[in-house]
Amino acid sequence: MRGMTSPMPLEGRATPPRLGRLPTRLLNQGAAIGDRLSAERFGAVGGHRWQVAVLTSLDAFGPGSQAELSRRTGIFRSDMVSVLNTLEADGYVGRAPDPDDKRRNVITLTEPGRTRLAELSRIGDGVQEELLAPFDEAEREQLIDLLGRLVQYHWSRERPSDDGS
Amino acid sequence: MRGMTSPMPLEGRATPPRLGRLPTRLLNQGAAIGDRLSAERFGAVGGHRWQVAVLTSLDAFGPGSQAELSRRTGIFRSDMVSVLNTLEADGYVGRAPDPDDKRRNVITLTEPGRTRLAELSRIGDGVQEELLAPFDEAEREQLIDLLGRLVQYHWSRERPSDDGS
DNA sequence: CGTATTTCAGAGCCACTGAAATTC
DNA sequence: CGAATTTCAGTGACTCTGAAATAC
Repeated sequence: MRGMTSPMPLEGRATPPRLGRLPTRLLNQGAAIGDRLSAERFGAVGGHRWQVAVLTSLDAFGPGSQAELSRRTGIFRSDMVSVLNTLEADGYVGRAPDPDDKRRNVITLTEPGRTRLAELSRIGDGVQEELLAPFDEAEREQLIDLLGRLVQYHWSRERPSDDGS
Repeated sequence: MRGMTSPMPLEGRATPPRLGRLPTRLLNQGAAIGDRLSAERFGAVGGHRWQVAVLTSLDAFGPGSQAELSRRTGIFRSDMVSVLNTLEADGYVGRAPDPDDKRRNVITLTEPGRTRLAELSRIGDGVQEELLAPFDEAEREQLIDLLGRLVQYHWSRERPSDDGS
């Protein structure tokens, strides 16, 4: 129920990046562009980019507790709750107490969820295509590789355990 | 007076990026890492990363109106106000009504401001060094180039005028 | 006991909107 | 008149904290 905004017209896009070569700025600006694209495209079908991550994870790795889904997708445990609230309300996931560990919920992908995943995946691909439109295939992989390594590196320094099993 | 937070320890860094290969996610995660680093390092001397952009712009391109500084740095016009409030209160910039156009303020770099710029620049370099630590020189340039082109491309599509003079 | 899970309420930052007052 | 500048108040997204309730 959160994070599904409407188109969001741009008003005063600011800098002709003469000075904007600082990576931190570029990262923020790039993230904002991706956020805007995702919000528009996913919002158009009442979805959200986080839902793709959750559904994809369920599809790829099978059912899991909410904490495990958090670990798999990078969505914060607290935020996962509301993502799952929406997905459950729409019937895209099942959410049942784990009989083996009553602290947990077991989240499962439903059949409608599988269909929804296909739809959202398509949209996700479109977003990626739009976002990376200025790049050729090699450059896309380069960017993803560099960003992945950046995140990886800093995460492993902060929490020297979860280093991408 | 805004945006100077304290260290900000990380708590539950989430995903071992098995699934986190989506560029929008990576962009957000990378931005968050940069934001955290900047806040820590600049905050330690009571500064903010936006101040470097403004002071650098003044140093490189000379005095300008607030709107022009916005265009040069990419900081939003509304946000520029509070950045300049702080810089002016600390004596790092001058802010006087433009005699030639009474709508404008002319922002100038003061001598203390020049000294401050040197200090903040050093810190900015350190942040960049920490952020890009996992990369060699070629990769750093690659990442900055790719991000720059990404931003450039999308901005020019939204506002087909300000294309980085 | 300490640790893990689910959940909520909320903070902080960033990018951005909308509008008022002023001047061109 | 329309357009630009400064300013403020506020929105929404994202990441993340803190703590309570529960169960291991």
